[in-house]
Amino acid sequence: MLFAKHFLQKMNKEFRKQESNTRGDGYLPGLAIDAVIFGFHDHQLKVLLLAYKNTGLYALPGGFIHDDEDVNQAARRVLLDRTGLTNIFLDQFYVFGDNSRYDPEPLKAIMLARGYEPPTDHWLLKRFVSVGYYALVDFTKAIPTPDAISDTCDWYGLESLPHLMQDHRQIIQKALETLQANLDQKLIGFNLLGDEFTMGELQSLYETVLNKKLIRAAFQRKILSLGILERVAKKFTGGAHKAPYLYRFIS
Amino acid sequence: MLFAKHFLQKMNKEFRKQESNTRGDGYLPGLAIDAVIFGFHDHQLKVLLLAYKNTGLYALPGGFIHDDEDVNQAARRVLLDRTGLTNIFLDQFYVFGDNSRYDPEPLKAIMLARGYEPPTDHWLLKRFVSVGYYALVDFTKAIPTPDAISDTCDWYGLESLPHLMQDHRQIIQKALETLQANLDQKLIGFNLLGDEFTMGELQSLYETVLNKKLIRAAFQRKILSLGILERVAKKFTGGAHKAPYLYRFIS
DNA sequence: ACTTATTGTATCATTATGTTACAATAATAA
DNA sequence: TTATTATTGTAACATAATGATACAATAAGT
Repeated sequence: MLFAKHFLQKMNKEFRKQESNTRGDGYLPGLAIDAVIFGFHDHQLKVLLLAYKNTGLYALPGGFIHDDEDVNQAARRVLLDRTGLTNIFLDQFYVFGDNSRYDPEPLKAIMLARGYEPPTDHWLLKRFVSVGYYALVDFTKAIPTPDAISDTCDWYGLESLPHLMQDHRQIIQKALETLQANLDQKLIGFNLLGDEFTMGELQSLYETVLNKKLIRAAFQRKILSLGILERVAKKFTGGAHKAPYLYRFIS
Repeated sequence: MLFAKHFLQKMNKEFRKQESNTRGDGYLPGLAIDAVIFGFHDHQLKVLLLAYKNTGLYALPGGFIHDDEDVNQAARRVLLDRTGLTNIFLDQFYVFGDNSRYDPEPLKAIMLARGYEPPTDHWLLKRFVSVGYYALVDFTKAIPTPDAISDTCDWYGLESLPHLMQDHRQIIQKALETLQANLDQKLIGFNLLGDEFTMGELQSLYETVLNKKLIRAAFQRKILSLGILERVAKKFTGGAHKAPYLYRFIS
């Protein structure tokens, strides 16, 4: 609890720095990061969203890049700050750089709501190009943590997203398409599950991501033939049926 | 000829604008585009490279983004300026944003060689993040055209690249990996050929890109089964053998 | 007219995937 | 204790995709 308080104070301080520093010294100008952080729970794909204070706006976790920081590293920092996780699958998927995205109003509203009146040439009100990242995390391990300017940080099912700021809904859509395209080739699905899982859970994950039914026998045969799973033990679920095996992803 | 001269003067004017405008007004700060433009000729994959004046440096075609321009549109502009082509396959593949890329020396050398001594805080000497694009063009239709600060613009085989500026070789490598990964799924290979081509040419292209031999009968059967090719006419090549059919890509 | 190299396609072999079936079994109910 | 139930793991067969081989067709050179 004390830790959390310290953390929030630190976060708040970070934004105050960005806010009062009207020229944006110490940050790469005009470049931001947006992270689509996927989790899997209750047979649903979820994404982590922030609710911004006093504005009724929802947004993807994001941030800016320190002027001596790798862009990829900045994305890892955002991921760590919002979930507490490191060593997570994280990859770029698209740069959102249309001029039509430019809209200073949301951030202006947020700053005004904080009691700060920014000059019109404030760096945060200029045009930003955003690098989109997607991350796959273990839903049970992530600790959703709001940033300085948001009230809440929580999971939302892809089917029931709230109204999102700017083009964040399209960003999520494009991230989902990337995930679907890469699921088979790169074998990244396991990042959405815990260390141990049943074949049924894995199939449910695949069906959810790809949004289509898969044939149980063929799925199991295919996955096992890849030689990337290790059978661990039986799982006694409490269901009125044979207990499934637990598997672990190897190599 | 007159047209080419006009064009070069216009190009030169553009760079003079970027050079003398030490704050970079009118451009997005710290963001650039690098384009890996692939062509296919003589059973080889080639990329378009610029040789920079007086420096012995070779580099990928690139450019900056006007402050009211879409990033993707800026990439199309670069592609048009270097090849004269529009309506070309062009896609983002990666953002190169490591801090270790930062090296103002090459551009400084270029400006000095032009007889211009930039101030140390000149915008072109600051850190840049680069959005990588790859394009697939018809080798015979492209007209390689140098920009204001380069002597030549020419095709170089992937196996015999000259010494490249900064991390441009890694950028080409990553572009090639993206092309290989997308060749089958997105059916983009046809963009590297002319309007009409033989099955042998198409197979040679696939073998070159994927860097492996393919089985002729299986390749032909597979490609034809996709229903994306239309048989046009016979091609009388002058070879001492049966004349192959010409195909055209449809839909 | 004969030779040569290449093309288009047929045929069979092998591998991968779709489909059905069934024994094994953990929890529940009788 | 024993039957019931739902689910799992895998075998078995059917169908589809791909690999491998063969061969007739044929432009152009000899």
